[in-house]
Amino acid sequence: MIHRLPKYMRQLELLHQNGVNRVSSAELGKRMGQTASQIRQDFSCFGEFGQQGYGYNVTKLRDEIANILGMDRGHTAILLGVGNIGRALAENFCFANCGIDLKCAFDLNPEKFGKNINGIEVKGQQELEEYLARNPIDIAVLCVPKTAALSLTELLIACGVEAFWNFTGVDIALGHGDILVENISFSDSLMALGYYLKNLLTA
Amino acid sequence: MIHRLPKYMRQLELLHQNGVNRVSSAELGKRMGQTASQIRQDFSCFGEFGQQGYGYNVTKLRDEIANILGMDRGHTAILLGVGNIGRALAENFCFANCGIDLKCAFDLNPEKFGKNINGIEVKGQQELEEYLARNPIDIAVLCVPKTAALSLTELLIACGVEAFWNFTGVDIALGHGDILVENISFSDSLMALGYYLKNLLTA
DNA sequence: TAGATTGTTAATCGATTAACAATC
DNA sequence: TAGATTGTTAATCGATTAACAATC
Repeated sequence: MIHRLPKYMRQLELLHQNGVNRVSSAELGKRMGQTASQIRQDFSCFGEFGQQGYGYNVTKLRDEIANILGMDRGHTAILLGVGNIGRALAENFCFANCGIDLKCAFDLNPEKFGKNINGIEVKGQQELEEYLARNPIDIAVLCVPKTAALSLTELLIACGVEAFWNFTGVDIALGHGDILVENISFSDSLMALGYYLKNLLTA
Repeated sequence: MIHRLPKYMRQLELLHQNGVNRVSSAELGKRMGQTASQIRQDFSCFGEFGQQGYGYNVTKLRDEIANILGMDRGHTAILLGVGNIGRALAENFCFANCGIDLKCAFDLNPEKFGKNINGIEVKGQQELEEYLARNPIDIAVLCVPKTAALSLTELLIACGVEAFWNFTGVDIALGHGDILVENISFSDSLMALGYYLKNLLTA
């Protein structure tokens, strides 16, 4: 269910930008392709944000969800591995929009040390432990090659990192019951699309 | 459930590389953090791939799953939008490993026309309709800005594209009931991690 | 044959949907 | 007040897990 919260956020922000002040669960459901029931059920897990006969105030609801998502917490992150995808994230992705403060990046390649990507400094990986000892970090963004994924994860756990945004395609959560992991696996997603093409359209 | 199939593939490939020939649902479940029951249930949807008292032959099962995922179909794809993420995909991501044949890319910026990224030619977007009329394409990889997402999707649908690998963060599926969409939304995923940090660790 | 392990049926669990009293 | 719409309880649906006969 949690994965629907960001979608609600996005839709509410859109409504707000279009000058809409209030929305009912029925309207929101229609826009998002869900039942009104599910929307009310989802929100009621966290509180009573609506009003009978009126619906929900768009900005109020958006702010409540932002709060639920911890966007005001100032969670901090570091980026591990400034390869193609790591660089694309640092250059292009707005961590601040998700309420995350990306502090710096680490890489093994000395040619990249000291470089500045969109305001993010690239440090040498040998500085990692010392850095984490001084600067507590909430989230590690893993963009290293598969071969480095597991050992780096263990090092980061040992340094106190508890949450991982994992682009490596390796199942780092296994055997580490107490960490939080969100996986972005391009190949899993694309393979699923291949499945749909073969099995849903030929039907 | 379909989203577990690529993970099975990956795990079986790993076992194969380690020289393992057979695996039971219990072993596989232990490795992947699932019940043996679920694994047997999943596979039995598609056929009888195991043998009582023995388990599953690793390579046979892997090949069966590859087949289910349509990896031998030679599905074709084009990439729309050669910005940061589009370039990272073209340069770095192995479409062939997912059984997808990436044919070429399209962009609006004339400076990019004719460029070759990892063997992928960048064409001008004005050539898109003509290209699709001559070359039927299964999958559109959408890496364009949010503002272009919806209109481009409609153009592509009109040109006969039925499957979308969607990196835009826009819900393109709404109102187009008959297309297949796999979304990769960085911000949705990162926001979910923010939620976990706030709500699961403080508990 | 005895042991192991499947495929499948039945039981359980959780998530979605429907219904409706409460109330703005 | 009448109409609209919430929050919540109950019903339904689907997915996961447990159990076990079949059989390699």
